[in-house]
Amino acid sequence: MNRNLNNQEVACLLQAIAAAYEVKNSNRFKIIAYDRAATAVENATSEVKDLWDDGKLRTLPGIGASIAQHLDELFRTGKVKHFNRLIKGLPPAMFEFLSISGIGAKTAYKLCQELEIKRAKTALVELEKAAKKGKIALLEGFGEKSQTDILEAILDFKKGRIKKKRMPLSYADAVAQDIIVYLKKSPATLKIDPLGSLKRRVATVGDIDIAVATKKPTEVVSWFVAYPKKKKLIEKGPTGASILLKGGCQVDLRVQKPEAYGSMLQYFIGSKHHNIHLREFALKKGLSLSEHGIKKGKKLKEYATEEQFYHDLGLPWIPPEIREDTGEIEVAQKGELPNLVKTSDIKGDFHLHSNYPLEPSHDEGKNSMEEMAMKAIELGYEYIGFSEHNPSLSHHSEKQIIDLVKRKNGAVEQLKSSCNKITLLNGLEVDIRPNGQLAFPEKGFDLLDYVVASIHSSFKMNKKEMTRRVLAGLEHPKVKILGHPTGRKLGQREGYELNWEKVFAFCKKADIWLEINAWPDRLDLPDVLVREAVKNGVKMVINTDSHALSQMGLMPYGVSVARRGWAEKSDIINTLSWLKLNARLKRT
DNA sequence: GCCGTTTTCGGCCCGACTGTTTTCAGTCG
Repeated sequence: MNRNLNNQEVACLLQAIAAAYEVKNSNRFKIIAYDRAATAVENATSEVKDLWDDGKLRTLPGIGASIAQHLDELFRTGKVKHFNRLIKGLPPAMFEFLSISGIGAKTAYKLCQELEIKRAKTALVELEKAAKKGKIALLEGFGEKSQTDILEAILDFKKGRIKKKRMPLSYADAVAQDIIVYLKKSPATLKIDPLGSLKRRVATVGDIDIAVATKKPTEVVSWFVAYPKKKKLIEKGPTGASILLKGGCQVDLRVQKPEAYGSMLQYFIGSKHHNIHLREFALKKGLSLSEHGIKKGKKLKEYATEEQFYHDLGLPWIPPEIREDTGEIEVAQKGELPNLVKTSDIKGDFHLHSNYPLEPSHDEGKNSMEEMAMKAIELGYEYIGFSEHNPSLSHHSEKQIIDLVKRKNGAVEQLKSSCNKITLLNGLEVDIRPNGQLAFPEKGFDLLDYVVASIHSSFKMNKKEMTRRVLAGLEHPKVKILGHPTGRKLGQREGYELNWEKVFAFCKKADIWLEINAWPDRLDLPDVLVREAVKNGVKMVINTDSHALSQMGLMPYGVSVARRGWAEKSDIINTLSWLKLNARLKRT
């Protein structure tokens, strides 16, 4: 076994152990414990192997003394004797079946035994064959229906292997918005809200869930399933319906009477872990929670609003963005919830690409500086900075580069004289080259108000090298912002790894701001690192990285990332007025 | 096996759905 297991692999192993215990009818809480440990690992914000390196395994909630010891053995020796003993005698094929929707540990084991399927490698093929031959329906406890269900689930799984993508939040927003507008046209619709990860503003969304409050549920459901962009009806019932859209994404609708709308919102906004924790919390007060409301004994109380629901648990309303069970319930209990930053707090944007011809090696913007300045005024900003990519090094001499920037400066000055409603800054987005040098001549820096330093090449360096490269780039006193700090592109690439402890320490000391890039494919810094930055007292700046006017309106996506990272107004530099910000722009 | 501002022992989230059942076990979100 490989000792350098990633989180997904460790989670998978723990899941298998849970399944093994389940088949052996062990203490059910032990099964739950392994199951929870698996989820904890899967959702961990750092690699578990790294945590082990630092002796911090136990900091993951759900990993206790026993499992930590097993994982220690795993990372040291590549195997866990106790696990091996446990799995010995169980057919390897059963663990393959666990990936099939509708098959749990018990069913997986039974299928292996009855159908004599043992080898993991051919397990799914054999199961599919058995189903097609009608062998499953003959087994005790199975029937025709479960046989076709299994067959369908196998086909789904095979499809899912090729394509099971979550969509970017911005795409989900657009789809949801269209449906919301449509649903509002029904006179039976009283209230309407997005649910799930869409409402919590997670960077990517699986299915789109929407709630409607109504006194005429069947009317709303019928209206919904007649949505013109529907491709296929998946299911329809008295409490909701699911449809598949032509674009391929699934939309679930849930309807509820207005009196119980609040508890339903709370339940379906999630997250699952937030809700589980909240139910445990309630249980200690003798209350039982569900999507229907709060039960005390046998008496159920319904809730029209989420605020009332949380209030009756003795908690303030918790913003959906932080309902991830990462301490929000404890903090809410103490009355110390953060006052999260809002889009209306934002007073400027430091990362804009105009079409000024700086002859860069990366892409230019589509609109003029003037157009962008007008748009910024419309957005109510006090200041913006133009930060086009640096002129390409390979195609220009040092003098040519400086001349280009001087000319742009002139253009900015001219614009300033005709536009006094907003402060205009002369920035530049400069590549940090693989050796850590900035891709801009030293003599040119005096011409700039600030630099956004970013990585745009050689993404594959290891953590140590990349950290050295980034820190070297940040050394320069003109650098104020580290642009899209992890380099991730959602659904395309993971981004590089950095030693964040070092980066945070450096940024804090030098008052360098980490960018939260609002571009929907980036959303970089990611929310979990925003949280770390906040804890470390590192300031951030939310920028749109706009290459066109319309993109300047994407700021809310950056703000939601900041909110998911528990950032308050004071953590975000571009909430400052120009007066206060001006003083901080100069490095000391 | 995990965990603790009512607990280091004694608890451990809730309800719906489904299929194959005569009262429920397994799975899911």
